[in-house]
Parts: sequence; C-alpha cells; structure tokens
Amino acid sequence: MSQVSTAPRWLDAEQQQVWRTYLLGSARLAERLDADLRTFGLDLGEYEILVTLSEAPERRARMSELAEAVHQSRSRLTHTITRMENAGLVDRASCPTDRRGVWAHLTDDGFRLLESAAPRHVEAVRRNFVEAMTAEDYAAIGRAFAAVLAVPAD
Amino acid sequence: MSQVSTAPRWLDAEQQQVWRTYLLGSARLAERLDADLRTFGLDLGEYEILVTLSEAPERRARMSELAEAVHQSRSRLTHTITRMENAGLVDRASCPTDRRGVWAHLTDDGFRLLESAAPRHVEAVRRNFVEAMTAEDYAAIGRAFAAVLAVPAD
DNA sequence: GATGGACAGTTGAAACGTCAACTACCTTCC
DNA sequence: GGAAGGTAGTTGACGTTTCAACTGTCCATC
Repeated sequence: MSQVSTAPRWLDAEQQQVWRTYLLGSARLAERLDADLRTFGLDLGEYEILVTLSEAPERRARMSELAEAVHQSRSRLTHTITRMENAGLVDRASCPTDRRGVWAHLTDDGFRLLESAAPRHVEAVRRNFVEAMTAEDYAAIGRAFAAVLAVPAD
Repeated sequence: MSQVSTAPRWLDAEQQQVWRTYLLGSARLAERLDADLRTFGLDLGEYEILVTLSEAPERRARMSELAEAVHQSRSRLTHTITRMENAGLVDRASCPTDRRGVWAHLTDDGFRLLESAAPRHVEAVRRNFVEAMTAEDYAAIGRAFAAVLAVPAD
C-alpha cells in the first residue's frame, strides 16, 4: 500500500522568518513607491507601462507584448490603457500587419509625464531598495528572482 | 545661487536589470501562490490572516494589530474580515478593555480550512521560492528585506 | 469634569482588477 | 477553399480595494 500524501514539509523557523520578512518588506516597498508616484497621478503599474513604451521602437508596443512586459493580464491592460488614453498619456492604433493587433503608443504628454516622474521615482527605488542593502545582497536578489522566473509552470 | 535639484542618479544597466527581474519575479510568485490558494477559495491576503490568527493567543487579535501583521489597510481589513465572517471563517467580538477595539477571532471552521490549505501552500512556497534558489541567496533575501523594512519613513 | 486631540474601526462610493464570454482575425491542414 | 482551432483584444458584470468622511472611545491637560 503506497502512501498517497506524505507529511507536509513545513518551513523551519529560519526559513519561515525569511519568508515573512519578504512578504512584509515587498509590501512595504510597493506601498512606498506607489505613494511616491501618486504625486503624479500614477501607480507603479502605469509607470511601468510608460517606461516600457518609452523604450520601445517608435514608442509603441502591441498590447500583448506590453501585457507580458509589465506582467498584467490582457484584460487589465485593456482597462488601464483605456484610462490612460482618456488621460491623454497613450493612444491606440491598429496594427497594419495583423489586423487583430493593437499598438499602444506613448503620446508626447505621456512622455513628458514620465520624464517628470522618473527622477523622483528612481530616487525612491534607490532609497527604499537598491541602497537599503549591500551590493552583494542586491546581486543575490537578481539571481534569486531570475531563478523564481525559471521555475516551470507545473 | 544654490542648485535646488541635482541631476537624477539613474540606475546603471545592471542595477536596472535586477530591479526589473525583481518586479517580474515577485509578481509571478504572487500569481502562482494565489492560483494555488484559489483551490480553497482563499487568496494570499486571507491566508495570511488565517495564519496570523491561528498563532495568536486565543486565536484572536485586534483589528489594527492584524492589519499591521498582514500589511493591509484598516479599511481593507474591515471589508475582508466582514467577508470572512460571512463565510464563517472568523467572528468578531468587542474588546472588553478598550471599547473602541474589536477582536477578530478564528473559528473552528476557519482553523480547519487553514489546516487543509497549509500543506499545499507551503509546498508551493517551497517550490516557487525557497527551493528555487540557493540557500545563500535565500538568506540574502532575508537580510535585504529586513533592511528595506528598516528604511525610515521619510 | 470639560475640551481638544489622538486612536480604533466602519462606511459608502468610486476606482480598479478579475473572470468568462465574446468578436475578429489568422493559421493549418485536409 | 473551408472547417477547426488558435491568437489578439475587448467587453461588461461582478468582486475587491481605496479613499475620504464619519462615529465612538480614550487620554491629556486645564
């Protein structure tokens, strides 16, 4: 008779401590960065959209590429881009080579808003993240989350 | 004439890469854990509430302590606890020593749900986080996010 | 023992995210 | 060439979160 479910492998005290520190710390970090961006009427998700578009050729990207790049669901991105379009930060154009496709395109106003928000935002990222820790630990985070991304789906 | 705003100190390529990997990786991690807990009708926030209460003396905690422990706003916690109360997972009692206060208390059903969800959840945390990386990098994350939490408010 | 200020928690409306269903288009393959 | 199945994006309804305003209680000070 084979054992179907084995005893749970709980985290030991130290592992648990790290996990909780991470949960708390990452939440706090997001909170700080959001608070900072709110000055510009943005949240972190919208800011990432602006950055991604600003770096893309012609400052535009397909909706699904963009969704991937900023790790948002397609549906969420549709809603977000609609709001940003109403705010004049982006506009939409249909893609000539694939008529299902839509390009989200950064407007001049969108670019200017990014330019004005970026210095403060980067400063906040530095203060609350990059420079809060040692360079070694920062590098470790790079490796660690790359490894997280590499975990197979199932 | 003093210079009021100095030139922004941008992140270098490597720093930027780590920052983006973190953004992507932490989003993916949350997504995986949420997907896992959805089987039990929970999300990560609710799960953390159950855990916190289960470990508290008498399995109850003041709303504001709880909010702090699970890094949620008070308002959000009020709504969440209301929903969980309707689902029979917690109940509320008014605190005898401070009549402003409210205790959130884990019910037996809530405890049982936690017991049933915990093994799978811990397995998912292991797979997608703890064991995805080296023990050294895991320890580094502990130090790093403790440092993030130690950054002064302003 | 009143008054002002802080603290605990809630409320309701608006903003946002999620989910499943949907349209439109592209691709493959017979 | 047309059916089947996949991909791109949107929609609207629903649930959740946020935000500002609010009630009630505690505490310090006069």
